[in-house]
Amino acid sequence: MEYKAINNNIELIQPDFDLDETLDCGQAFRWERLPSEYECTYSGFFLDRPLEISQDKGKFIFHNTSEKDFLNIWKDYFDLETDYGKIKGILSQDETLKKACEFAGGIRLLKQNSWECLCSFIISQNNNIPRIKGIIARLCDHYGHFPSAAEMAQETVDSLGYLRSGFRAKYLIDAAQKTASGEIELDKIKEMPIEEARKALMTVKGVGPKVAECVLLFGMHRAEAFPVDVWIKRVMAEYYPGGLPECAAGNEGIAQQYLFHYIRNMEK
DNA sequence: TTCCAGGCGTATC
DNA sequence: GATACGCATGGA
Repeated sequence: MEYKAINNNIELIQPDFDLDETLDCGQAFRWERLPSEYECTYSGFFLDRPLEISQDKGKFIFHNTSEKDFLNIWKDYFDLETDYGKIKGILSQDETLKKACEFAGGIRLLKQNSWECLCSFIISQNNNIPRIKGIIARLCDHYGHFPSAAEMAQETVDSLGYLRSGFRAKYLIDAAQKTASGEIELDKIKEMPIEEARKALMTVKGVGPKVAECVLLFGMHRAEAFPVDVWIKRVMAEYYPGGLPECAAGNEGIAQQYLFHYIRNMEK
């Protein structure tokens, strides 16, 4: 990881990283693409810390960011110390995965907050990405930040009406109540053996296999989690009827991200 | 108008 | 344990 502090910014040179692919691929929903003098600029949040970040000719600019925040927060959030080039090299032993890596090789797994991720993927079910973003934006506007489990546990289906989240509101409230009461402990689930962690997450109403897997992958950084949605079902049926190849072992979730992006854009 | 969107709960067999 | 169906909302 090669970076410099210049004026109030951090400038980073980082291979295997692309902002469009990483921030607009359906793993996080609070990043917004801005008009920019650079190749691209996004503004968004991790927890409630704002960031504006730009990409230009292989260089990344973290605007108005101290070296301390960069090292303590953003380095981890963007998973900057994981060697994705090495992972792609291993995955590329498989022909289809090789193509997917070449197509969307700038995706990195964001290390998101588990509670926010749980809410986000409850909202995602039977929904589309623009509407998921809208619901989360209304939620954050309402509170002025992403609400804690304790805050959301006070809500009712009626009080959440402004979200227009439909049948998902009751699931958010159940997740909040179980988290706030300690009935589920996200920090402990994060460390559990994966089968046990899946079961614990699925005790929340509205959390099935797909949402649980997304929370494990995007909110708990479990790279072996493998969310299967309609798109990945298509990939599996077409290329991997017998399951993922051996080279994906331990990195199933990263492979999933490359494959998801690849198949979606191939069929457009 | 009808269909669909990074699914899940419930009923039924 | 497998399969069918309804579900809130809004854009195409």
